[in-house]
Amino acid sequence: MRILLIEDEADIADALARFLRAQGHAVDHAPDLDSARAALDVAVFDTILLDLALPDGSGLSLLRDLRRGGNRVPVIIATARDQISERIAGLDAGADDYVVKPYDLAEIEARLRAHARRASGDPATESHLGGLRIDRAGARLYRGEAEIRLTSREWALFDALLSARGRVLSKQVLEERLYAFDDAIEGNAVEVYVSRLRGKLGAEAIQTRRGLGYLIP
Amino acid sequence: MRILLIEDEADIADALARFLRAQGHAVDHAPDLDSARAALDVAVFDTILLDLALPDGSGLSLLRDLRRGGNRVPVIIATARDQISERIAGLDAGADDYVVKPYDLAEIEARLRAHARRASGDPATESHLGGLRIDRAGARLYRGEAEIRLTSREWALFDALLSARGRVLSKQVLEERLYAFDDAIEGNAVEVYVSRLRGKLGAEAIQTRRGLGYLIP
DNA sequence: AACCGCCATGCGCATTCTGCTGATCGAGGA
DNA sequence: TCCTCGATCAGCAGAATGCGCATGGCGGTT
Repeated sequence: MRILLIEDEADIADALARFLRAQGHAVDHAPDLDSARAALDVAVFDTILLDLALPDGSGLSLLRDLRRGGNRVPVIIATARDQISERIAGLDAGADDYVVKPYDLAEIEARLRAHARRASGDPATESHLGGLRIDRAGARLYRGEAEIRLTSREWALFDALLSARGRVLSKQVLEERLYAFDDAIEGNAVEVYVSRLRGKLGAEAIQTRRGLGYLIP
Repeated sequence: MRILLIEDEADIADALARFLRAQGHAVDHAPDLDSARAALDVAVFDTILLDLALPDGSGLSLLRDLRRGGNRVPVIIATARDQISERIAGLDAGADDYVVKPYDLAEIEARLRAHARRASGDPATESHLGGLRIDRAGARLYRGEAEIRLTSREWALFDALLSARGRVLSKQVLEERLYAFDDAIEGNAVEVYVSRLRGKLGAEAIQTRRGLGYLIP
């Protein structure tokens, strides 16, 4: 997943970004509203993690602008434990969920997955693909009883393709999904991971559309 | 994408239209409200670029009319850098986004992309053509249950014709659309691909206008 | 009616390009 | 330290493309 993390405190942002990247997500970090808007202009995110107290204003205004513009990306706001009124205002403004600070990393991860799943229109925790059983919430994958282990990049790619199941995703889109701005990528990384995934899942799991992209049928 | 550009200053409109066409979009230009309404009556656009200061009134009234009529096409308004109040009025009237003049071409392209992608995240992206079902976002095409596979050139041609549906595109325009400037092309490549497409889609899918070009009716 | 230009379509071939995969190297975590 | 993962390269195979050539149809013009 590609995540926009809007959080002004550098220490917290760093820790959170590192954690999320370790889970295989692509994280862009914006320390204030301005850079957040800039990032939103040029890229599409799967989820936004929004701290409300920012140096140049409240994250609420950003959220309202997003929703007014018809943007339905899942937004999770972060509030202090005692700011119940802010929390309600956030939900009113169109947030999907909230977490209380200090962040509980595992909780954030769980909520991210839940929202991504909802956004992709697949409420079920388990789905199937050929002989595979997919537990997207738990990020696990089985063939029969045996678990197939994916590395985080492999999972990220698989997840991206799954959330657009039946549609062709171009290499460029996949790249943008897997990598944030800063860690620019070159070469045929996507191809390589497709190849590795096929090695683990079976060649038929991912189809190639020459010149167009890849899809999971 | 098919874009309606509403802008009265001829120089600016020309430059913008040229730029957008070079990006592979179909651009219709309207210099005033009257012709804009006329264009909107006869065609469906994917995006509208709207300058607010027009000779025969403010673009805001057009925008309001559109929204009142239930039209949800993405509208990007252009405002001068200091007209913050206008900007807000525009967003209130139902605009999706704004850009400040003078235009920054790269920024416009980025916003167009963002809106296009957002729209393509919408599952209701299917359209129909005769007995064909077209998933433009997913780059797939069906006749009934069976998928019709197009190669990337075929798809590019089809997509170009679709985005100007109902209008005739000359061979030259199509050539420019299919091929980057660098690899100039000669011969009857467009004719050949039209022929191949007809083979896959059915002969009636693409009409010939002798001496003028092709269109999808 | 005859002509001429434009277009359609088929076949075949050479070339280009895309995608696949095994291998290697370095970095960072366990 | 060792080991896993990620990034990148290079070579190969096969698909897609471009294009020549040829035939035949259609339309408008003279």
